[in-house]
Amino acid sequence: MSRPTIAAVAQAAGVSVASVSRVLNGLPATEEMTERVQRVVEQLGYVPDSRARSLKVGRTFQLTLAVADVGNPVYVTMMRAVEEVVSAAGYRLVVTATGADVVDEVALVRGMARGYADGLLISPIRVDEDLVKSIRECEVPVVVAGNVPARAGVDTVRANSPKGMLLAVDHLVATGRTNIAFLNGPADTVPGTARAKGFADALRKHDLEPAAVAEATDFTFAAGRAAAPDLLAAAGVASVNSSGVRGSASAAPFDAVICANDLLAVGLMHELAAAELRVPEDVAVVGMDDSELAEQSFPPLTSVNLGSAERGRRAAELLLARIEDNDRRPRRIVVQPSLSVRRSAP
Amino acid sequence: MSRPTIAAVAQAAGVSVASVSRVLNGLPATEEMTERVQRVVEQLGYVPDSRARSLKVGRTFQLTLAVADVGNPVYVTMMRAVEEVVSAAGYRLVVTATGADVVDEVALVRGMARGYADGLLISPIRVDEDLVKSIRECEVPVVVAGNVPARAGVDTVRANSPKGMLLAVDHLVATGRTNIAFLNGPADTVPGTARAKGFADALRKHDLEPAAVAEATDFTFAAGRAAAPDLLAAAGVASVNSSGVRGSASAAPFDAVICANDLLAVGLMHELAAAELRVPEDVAVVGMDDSELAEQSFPPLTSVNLGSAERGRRAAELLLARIEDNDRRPRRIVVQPSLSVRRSAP
DNA sequence: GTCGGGCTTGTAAACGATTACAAGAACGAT
DNA sequence: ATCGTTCTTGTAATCGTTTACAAGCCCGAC
Repeated sequence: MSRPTIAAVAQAAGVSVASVSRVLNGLPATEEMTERVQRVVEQLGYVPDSRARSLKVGRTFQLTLAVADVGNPVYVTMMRAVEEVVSAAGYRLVVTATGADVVDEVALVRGMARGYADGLLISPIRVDEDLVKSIRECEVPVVVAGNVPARAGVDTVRANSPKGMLLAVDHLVATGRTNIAFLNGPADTVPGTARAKGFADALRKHDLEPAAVAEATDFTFAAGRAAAPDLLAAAGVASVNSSGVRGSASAAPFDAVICANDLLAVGLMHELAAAELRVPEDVAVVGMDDSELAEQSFPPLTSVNLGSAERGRRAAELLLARIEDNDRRPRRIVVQPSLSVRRSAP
Repeated sequence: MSRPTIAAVAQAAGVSVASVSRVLNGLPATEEMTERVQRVVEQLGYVPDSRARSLKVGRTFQLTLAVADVGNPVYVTMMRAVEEVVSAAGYRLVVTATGADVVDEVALVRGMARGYADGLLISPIRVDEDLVKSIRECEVPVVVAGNVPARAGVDTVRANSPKGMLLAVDHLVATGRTNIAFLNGPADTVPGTARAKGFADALRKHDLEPAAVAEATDFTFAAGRAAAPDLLAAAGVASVNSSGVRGSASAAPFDAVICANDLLAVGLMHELAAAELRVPEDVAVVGMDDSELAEQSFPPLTSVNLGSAERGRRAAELLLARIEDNDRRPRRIVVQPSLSVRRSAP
């Protein structure tokens, strides 16, 4: 026997389907009607079909969260925050991994027109004209956690990574590190460019030259390890190119490294250890994102907290608000960073 | 203007809605019809509404994956594997965190009757009669990644953690460690009991006594740190209680620890470092799950690979198969473990 | 020429809910 | 007693698809 429908309940209770629906949705009904319907519902184990309900009311009560990589702990943090807000509002969360590829993202945004979700929260790491266009034209509300041009016409919640970068450099300089290297992720990504610029600006503010810059192929642990030799090589060149009077007692070609995210930082630390460089004695390491991994790594990683949890929370709130009222003009929220100092750069 | 419906397409193309539907679903149609419909579809940007489609065909093409904690890297591994299988089959994945609470799990399983997903893949860490009952009665196919009684009548894919435990103990003994402690997660969970028993059996097989056993309050990093003092204290007692002739040169109360998962192991290693115990020189540490964290931790963690990726993959395949044909009798698959040897226990 | 069979296409009935509208009941005011 | 108002309940339309069934057409075989 199949699941009972609302008609079955109505028949068993000797009332109309409309009455059953009303009782179930808490619309006014007499005491007796309510009681009667509820007994039958209980008895038959009736559960309304959300497919049918979706079709009629035009809402699925599902929201989609699209991130590049579910293995990146920063997205775990964000996902937790989003899930909390979203489920409190009675929505389910569909989590999708887009990979780093912008065409997948575009396909996803276009696909939202199918109506399986009431809104989309996306955190794109590469942005092109196609993506902006598809976001602007998307049938359902979209909120971007990240940086996207204003002409996309959507709510955005982004981090202030230049400011975060400055916090990191300030801290390193204040603790006597002036020979600072930078391990970036792919420079053709949105966070990659933002962080590169932030690093350059922050160093300029302190009248410093970069000790070395390298670019990992991805924002992952493996890419961080793989890029470490590049960084060391780049430093070799840089130290020759600049001045010869670096008086560091250690053999390290730089005394600090800032990494574009925590995974890269942890990957790099492994390679530093392999090269017999001690963290933080020889090289201080600073990550970005302040994810759970920063706390778990050894030594615990000093990391720039770019407010992922808050970004997730606020993005989710914006999305819910926009679903209620799509006529509000787009808001662009910037979340301020802070620095979590741990042992890798005390 | 709102989204075009199939009726709008039919009208614009001068054909019937049935024809449009047929073309879209690849049913036989003449060359001309196909071409004509597709042009109009293109032109109007028509996208079929999956809500309506779901209602009619009784499928949502969504699958739910329920895990206890999205922050646990073992679930990330599993999720990746599941996602791969599922999306290749044209399904979307809804990821839900149940927390460690069994009542949430029961509510989730019951809620599946609403029909927002075509199947459920659940990895419960606590199991009670209610959960078994709700699984057995669930309207949609369920596959359990983990251990659940056969009377639940569902496909299961589980790890062989006793065997895994034995691999760990064998390795430790083979490398000269005989004073082995065990850091478990909560003993009232399914993996907790299985691992406790596995540990006891494995030691018995080698005629060894446990050097210490402690139980963390949760399968998390923080709980691992918090439980470390208990473990050290327990070892103190244990070493007095057994024999005084342990000839270890180090001050460590045990020369190896097996942890019920990687997060606990990493948490413990932090505390061991704080207690000035070196890993692996003074204490070898073995984790379980062989998640990404094992590779990322420092020193890299020797870990029992319980086949999370394979479990995820096979569970997803079983679920898809059962959706196609719900009359197959339940299968119970056991995935065999292996040991990934890294520096924490070389 | 007619008939039957195979294709293609259209009409209309589902799917299972919500909800606009109408009808009936109850009740107080005149 | 009658009328109007308010409240409750039922009937039926609707959401946007898919699909069973029927009808129309073309073509070859008798």
